[in-house]
Amino acid sequence: MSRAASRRNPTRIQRAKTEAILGAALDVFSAHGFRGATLDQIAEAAGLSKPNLLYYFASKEEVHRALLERQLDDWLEPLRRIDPNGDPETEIRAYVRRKIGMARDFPRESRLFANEVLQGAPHIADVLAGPLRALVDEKAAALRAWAAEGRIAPVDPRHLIFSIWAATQHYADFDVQVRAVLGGDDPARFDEARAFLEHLFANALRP
Amino acid sequence: MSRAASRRNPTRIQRAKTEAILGAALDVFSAHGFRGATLDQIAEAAGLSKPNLLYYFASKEEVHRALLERQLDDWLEPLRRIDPNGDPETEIRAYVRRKIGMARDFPRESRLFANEVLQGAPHIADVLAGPLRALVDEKAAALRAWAAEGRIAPVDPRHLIFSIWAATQHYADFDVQVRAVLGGDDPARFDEARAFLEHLFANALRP
DNA sequence: TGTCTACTTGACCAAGCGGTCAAAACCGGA
DNA sequence: TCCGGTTTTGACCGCTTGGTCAAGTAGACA
Repeated sequence: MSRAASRRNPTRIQRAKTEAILGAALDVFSAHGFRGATLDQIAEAAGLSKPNLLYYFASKEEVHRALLERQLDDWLEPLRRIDPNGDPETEIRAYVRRKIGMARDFPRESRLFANEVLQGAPHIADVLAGPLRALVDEKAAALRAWAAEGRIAPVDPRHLIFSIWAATQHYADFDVQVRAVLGGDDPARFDEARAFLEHLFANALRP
Repeated sequence: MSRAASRRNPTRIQRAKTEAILGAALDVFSAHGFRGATLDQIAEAAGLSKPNLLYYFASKEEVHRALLERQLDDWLEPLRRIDPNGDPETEIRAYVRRKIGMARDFPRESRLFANEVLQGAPHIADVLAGPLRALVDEKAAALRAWAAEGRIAPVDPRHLIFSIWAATQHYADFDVQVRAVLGGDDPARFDEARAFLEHLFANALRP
């Protein structure tokens, strides 16, 4: 068996190397997109040679696929944590906080998915139409129930979710633009954004 | 003079060809990003040969630059049209409508800029820090004046503008995801989005 | 009609790219 | 110490890509 990645019991070396590769790949893919990234860049960032990288992953696509797969669950976790039994305003404020926190702490992950979706999501189309859609539908039902009980304003819950995604991820995906407009890169922008967005969504949703 | 693009009085042919090239470039660059686009794709879409394309534009970068430049004014027009002397809620609702309309009618332009900014805005960094920032500052001052007069809630106007950008452009830039989640591509999604976003921003800003 | 210029093209080039391969180096266990 | 498998690498390949160039074709205008 020559292809390390397909082993059942990876050795310590294999785990360390694949980890290094995926870490480097996150850097490179998020910064340049799939097409713009090169195996040489990833290999160098990971501290090994290109053939060596290809010993662990069969192809560039394979690295990309593995990376997206590994990040997906973490990426959707904030939405998953919305509690249908919680207080609507508290839950939505907390969701906004979690998302703006991810934009601050995991901008590379955000840009990785932004690049992928912008290019038409060629590698995760099935995820969008499957698990993602199911999760959104589930949470949308909860929001609709809140609306039916008169606990939030009667808005389209799916567009509400889109807005929260868009407004929060904006601070990661379009960071250069945000910094250019604000002038400088004072990290306080994330707190300002959090305050504004909490206000925006809480106020708009009060019944 | 061999380089057509640098002529002062472009002939009919020159105008038609450069127009065709920029139109094709908008298609290709918006779909694949700068790095992902190829001159052959653009040339074929424009209906001419690659060397012929390079007769009109000196390089791939030059095509991209000209394209961005030509689109920039139109792209910022909706923001420019916010009237400091108008009624706050009316103005903001109208701005949201204009922006969601652009996402519906000019998704390629939106994705062109999204790609550029996502890659770190290497070709328009000066525009962001210059004209864009100036325009935002100008409109932010108007919004701040409204807030001082108690006509809208006292929010950070720049983050308000970011939110409107993000929430509206989302429907162009992440269209695949939106369609996957909503299921199908019913154009009614733009009307739903417009209704939701008008509600969102109008309600949140009422003093 | 001829002539000058604008336009167009096929053939070509060098660099960069993803990927292959055979051989070498490494390493744990007997 | 030798042995078998794992890991690493330099050299290489074929393809794509941005860009060049010399030679040709087509228009404008006298």
